[in-house]
Amino acid sequence: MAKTILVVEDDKNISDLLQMYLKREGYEVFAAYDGGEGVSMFSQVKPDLVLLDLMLPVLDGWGVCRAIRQQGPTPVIMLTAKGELDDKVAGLKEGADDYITKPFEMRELLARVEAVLRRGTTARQTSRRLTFDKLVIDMDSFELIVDGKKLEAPPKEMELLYCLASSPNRVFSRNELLDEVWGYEYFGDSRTVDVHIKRLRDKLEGVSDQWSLKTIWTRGYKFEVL
Amino acid sequence: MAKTILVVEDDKNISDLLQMYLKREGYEVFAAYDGGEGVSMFSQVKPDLVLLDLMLPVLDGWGVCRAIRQQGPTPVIMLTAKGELDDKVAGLKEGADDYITKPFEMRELLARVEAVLRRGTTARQTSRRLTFDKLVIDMDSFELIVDGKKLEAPPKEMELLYCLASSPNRVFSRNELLDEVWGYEYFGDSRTVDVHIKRLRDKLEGVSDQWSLKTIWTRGYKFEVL
DNA sequence: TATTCTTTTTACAAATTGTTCACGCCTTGC
DNA sequence: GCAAGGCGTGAACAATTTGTAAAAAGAATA
Repeated sequence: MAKTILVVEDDKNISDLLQMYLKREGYEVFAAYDGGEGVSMFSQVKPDLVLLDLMLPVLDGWGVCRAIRQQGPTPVIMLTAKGELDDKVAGLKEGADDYITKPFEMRELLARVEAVLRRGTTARQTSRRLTFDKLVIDMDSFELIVDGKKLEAPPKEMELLYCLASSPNRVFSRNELLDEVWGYEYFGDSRTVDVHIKRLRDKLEGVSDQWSLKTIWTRGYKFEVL
Repeated sequence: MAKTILVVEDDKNISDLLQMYLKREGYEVFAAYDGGEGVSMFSQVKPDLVLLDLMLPVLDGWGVCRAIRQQGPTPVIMLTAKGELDDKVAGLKEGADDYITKPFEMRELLARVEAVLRRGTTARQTSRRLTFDKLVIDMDSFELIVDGKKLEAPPKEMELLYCLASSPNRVFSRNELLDEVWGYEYFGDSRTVDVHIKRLRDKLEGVSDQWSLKTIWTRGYKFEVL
């Protein structure tokens, strides 16, 4: 699964350049062009990493960083201009995981991105989060973000969806799903799965054409990704 | 690079528990189950920090501490049982950087571990303060500032809120909260958590729409930040 | 020791979810 | 095209979980 990165940078040239290089590395990239947009996009996208310019309109980098920190342990790399060198310490205190001064070399930046992301998956807890087009399944905060909107879903639905989406395109039989989600000692009607699938479909209907919950006749269900 | 910690503790239950929590925080953990093993493992592993029980077979905590001190400036945190309170001063003189009395709360221990590691050698002082919209949780002065007004809250409520707010949006099960706030040796009814949550909600009701204490059905609670 | 504050337990009401059932439509094989 | 079984769907029920108040127990304080 591709890692997602949010770039918060008001200079369109720099932003475009970053986006291009990051995409070339295989990351999925989102961009915001001021602090406020950065914060709101963060909570919608839940990226794995944030690249954050310090000088921003509306809300500066510190404010954004603080807001992000308040929403979880997502790593942040600060982009600071030369003159702002003194702010380094402050930036790190606000919770940034690393910083890099502009003008930076792409190679250098990409190395740090990779380093922080690697640290993020090892040292910190394994984040139980899956991201698809217009869909975030986050089992840590136990929420579903559909097309940017937070959505509540009962435990069984969450776990069922998480299970299916953990192995995209793989078909799960009803009994497999009962084992994985309900537990191996469950002995109820396997049609129960159908009902939960139906409720998930209602919630996820027409959100994206990139993925869907498909029925495989006499076999089970799968989370299909194109 | 993950920091390494050596746990010298003869009670396997406590040792296992410590190992689990420390690993979850991203540390690399080694364990020794008596004083002699502790010393030899220390020189083999050269950990960044040692958690050292005072009462140990073969060679007691003081002896181990002395031996460690002779090999370098590695910080040591002593684990002392209640009855050994008087030994605290002696322990610190032997070169321990901090001590904590059993039964301790995981949260407290982890805070001290982090503090000692950050300082490199000396103990103390991590600012235990969290700030959100119209809410300050200050565990140093032990006060809650809600919408600019100081508010009194009993210890358990403070710690519960602090625990939840330390990892915003993360869902904590009742048992997790009992472990972290009440301590690992607490065996009361987990519904106790509910009552404290209720009292916190009464205090924090309608203060801000930026955050709230949310219930996740069959899962637990979380401090949600938008 | 008495008093006050905090914490835990208990009991009941309220809310939410999981499951089953029923009915009708759909797919498949003959 | 028909029969048989699989699937979608809506509604109802039951079981479990949680909110809440109040009493009991325990700690801290004067």
